[in-house]
Amino acid sequence: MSTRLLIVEDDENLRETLADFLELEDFIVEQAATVAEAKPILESATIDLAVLDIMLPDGDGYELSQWIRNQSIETRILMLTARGLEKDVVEGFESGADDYVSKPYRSKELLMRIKALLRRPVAVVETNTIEINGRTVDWRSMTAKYNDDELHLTSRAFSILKLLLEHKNEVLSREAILDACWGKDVYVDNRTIDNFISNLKKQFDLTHDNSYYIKSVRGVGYCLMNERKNT
Amino acid sequence: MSTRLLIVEDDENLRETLADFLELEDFIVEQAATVAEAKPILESATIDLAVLDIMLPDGDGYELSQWIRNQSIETRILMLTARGLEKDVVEGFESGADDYVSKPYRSKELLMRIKALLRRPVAVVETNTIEINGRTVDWRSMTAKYNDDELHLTSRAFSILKLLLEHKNEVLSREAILDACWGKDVYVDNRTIDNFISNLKKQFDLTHDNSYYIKSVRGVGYCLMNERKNT
DNA sequence: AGGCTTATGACAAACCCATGACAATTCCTT
DNA sequence: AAGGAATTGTCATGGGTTTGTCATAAGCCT
Repeated sequence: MSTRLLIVEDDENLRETLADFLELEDFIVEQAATVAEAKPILESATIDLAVLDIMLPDGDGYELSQWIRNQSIETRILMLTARGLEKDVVEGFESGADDYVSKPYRSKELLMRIKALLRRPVAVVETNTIEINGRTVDWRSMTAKYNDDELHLTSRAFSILKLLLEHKNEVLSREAILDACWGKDVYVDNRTIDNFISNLKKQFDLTHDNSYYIKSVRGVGYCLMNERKNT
Repeated sequence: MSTRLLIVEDDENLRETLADFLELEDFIVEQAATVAEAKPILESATIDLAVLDIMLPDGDGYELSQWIRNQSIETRILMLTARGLEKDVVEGFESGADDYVSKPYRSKELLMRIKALLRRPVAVVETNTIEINGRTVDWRSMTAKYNDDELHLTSRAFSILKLLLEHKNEVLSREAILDACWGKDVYVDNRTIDNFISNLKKQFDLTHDNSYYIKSVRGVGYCLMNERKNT
């Protein structure tokens, strides 16, 4: 797993020195001297971290940083610049930078800052939890909680609950539930489902005066209702 | 959504000043003057970012930072300290910090750095050692200790423990565990896994009344549970 | 061979969950 | 509107499956 860095800096001497140093640390280093050169490299979406100088021949680092964020390009941004006044630093962060280092930089410190940024995920973590009548359901760990006490749900109960949620506000016949949660060629009494539904109702309080509730449709099956409330 | 910060700093004057400043920015600010005071607050797992001083009456910020990472407490760490030599900065990052600011700090810059850290998800740090229910596991040396006596763990036990940790709070089927720890084309009885799990449970006391515990999911597999906050 | 790791078998314990029973509800017929 | 039939809610239970754990055999590396 190789990590790709991009250095945007117009002073060739400085850029090469830094690139050499970082390559020794096993990074793959791309280089750009201008904003125009940098953009296509960033658009290739393979850069894990970009080191930006402020003053560039055809623009400045703040604009480039903002451009990166506006494009939703997923990369970390470290500003490396001679301007160390507080207002410069603040402007750097405001343009979307993750870190700001003033020149002359101390190479070991810069390396540590780069590594610290790379430790942090770029993407936002997706949530695997859903809330039903105040209970929190976590599909990954197959747990459900109501104010810190765990509800007891078996894997079959989970699969039924999931099916109902995937088809909320839609009536599901007992046959459909059986097919989906037990399998097509399994021979089980329909009444078994009623027990699971009863259990779910009890644990999640799926009664009519809650925002989620289960409606039973006589002769057909069940329907998980979710009325959205007026806000 | 309120963001909670923790300031660990023994100089009361400085701490209060910083706290007031950050409260004006709508953060909820907790305070601690010592390592001993800080730990229980961090363990409550509600701190989004901790500002650590280095010199504390009963320890130092580096140790506290390492402790946070070893405990797998999910928080960002910003070191704020009078020691600005490069080796101090490097040591700060090596102990797991996400940012390092030297005193005297510039308040607007500090604020921007705090916000920059909060913009991103919490860092994933691979530490050499991790703590599970009071046992210390060292991945490099493949050893585990409980108050100075070594636990006996075989390499296969280690690989299963590691897999469970990498997927904590996620149910792993026996097949998935086999594929990951034995290999795709190895045919081993599923019950073998149960024995290793049983052994791990015994050695690490992975019972339900501990912060780490193994949940068995009937018909599916196992899940290493570890309390975490909902985001 | 010998020590250590790992796989398997065996047995008890725990746990689902499918089913039946009965009460409660709904629907339909009259 | 009332009675009856069908359907659903829910509890209790037994059987069968799955899991916890110990004991033992099979590999495996020196």
